[in-house]
Amino acid sequence: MAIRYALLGLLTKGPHSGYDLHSIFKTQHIYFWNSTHSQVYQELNKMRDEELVTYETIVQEGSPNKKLYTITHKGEKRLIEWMMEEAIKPAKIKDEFLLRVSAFQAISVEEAITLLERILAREKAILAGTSQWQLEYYGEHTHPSYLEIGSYLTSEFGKRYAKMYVEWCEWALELLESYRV
Amino acid sequence: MAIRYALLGLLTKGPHSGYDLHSIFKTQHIYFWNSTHSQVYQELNKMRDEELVTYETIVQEGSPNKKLYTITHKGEKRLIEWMMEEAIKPAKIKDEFLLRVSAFQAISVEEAITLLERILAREKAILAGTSQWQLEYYGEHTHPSYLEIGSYLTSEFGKRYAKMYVEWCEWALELLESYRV
DNA sequence: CCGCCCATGTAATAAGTTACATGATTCC
DNA sequence: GGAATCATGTAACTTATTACATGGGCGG
Repeated sequence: MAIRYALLGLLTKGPHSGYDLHSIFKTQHIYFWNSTHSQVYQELNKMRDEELVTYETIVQEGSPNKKLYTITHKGEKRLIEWMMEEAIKPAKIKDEFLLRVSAFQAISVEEAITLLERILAREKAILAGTSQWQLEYYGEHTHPSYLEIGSYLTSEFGKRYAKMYVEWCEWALELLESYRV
Repeated sequence: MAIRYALLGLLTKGPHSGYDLHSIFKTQHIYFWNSTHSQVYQELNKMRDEELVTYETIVQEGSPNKKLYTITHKGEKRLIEWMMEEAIKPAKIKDEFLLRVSAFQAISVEEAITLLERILAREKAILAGTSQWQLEYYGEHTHPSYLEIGSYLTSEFGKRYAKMYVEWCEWALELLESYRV
């Protein structure tokens, strides 16, 4: 039920197609939500039925026609109601890698180190990508317009998350080394 | 399909009941997975059918009887196979609060600050809880036995995650203050 | 006496993923 | 010629959540 608020939130910044919206989840400058294209298209159709969004078909040459979705007044009202709700559910995280880490006692130190090194490389790449993206998008601006405040705050969160992950990996590798032989 | 590996991982540290296993998810010294009791009980039954776990009924007085589950050789083999798989899926995070943050442009600065302050308080409490738990559980030990390595590494991750969250909240509040008036 | 902890389960519903389906364009 | 991008959708399936169900013990 919350996927719709993710979509409505993105639509407050302007009209987007389903493809655009899914791309935002996929290309990850979003660290706090994820989805698949099929879910996005289905939710958009439901929201159109409930009049939370409207769309306009854009005829394109060279690429397929697309539907540009716009949030309605009703949709905006619904979003804000949800944002102001008392209860905020705790984050749900499913991190397969940390799940493997939590069972490291079942494998050898050497195997554990190999796994950690793989993830360290991955997280370093993610950190570099996010920092690069933030720089390109906001430049030296450390004070974006209020319209951008949401994505600015969360992109900084993403950067900090990636940095924390890298530092934790390095710390964990050092600790694991001490169990070797 | 991954919930089973979470359970198998926990069972490598010794026998547990379904209730125990769910409590570990619920009382949060786990920052990388979550589940509900109904899913835990159902998955344990499935794994018993596939002979990945066995159980023994413990008759108790004063409290209801319980089933103590133990991982089988087959279960351990299956877990290790999974741990060593090449592909590691990226983490899936669903954080309702960050979702609200990402739509801050739809509400006023004052309302945004109120929301952030609420979360800052919550995250501070979580950080305090985790640090306290880690201290009680591991004491001054910064080098636990290899059997504990999995939960030690991930509890440290949890602490760092909570710390990062608190620091980000404080940074975000400061930035938001500058948009006031 | 009310609510929480212990302890386990099933049924119904919702949410999310993967596979199936199509098709032009562009880059290597 | 093959893969990736743009663009949308449906069908089948798996996973996850919520509600329903039971019941004794214990503390305030």
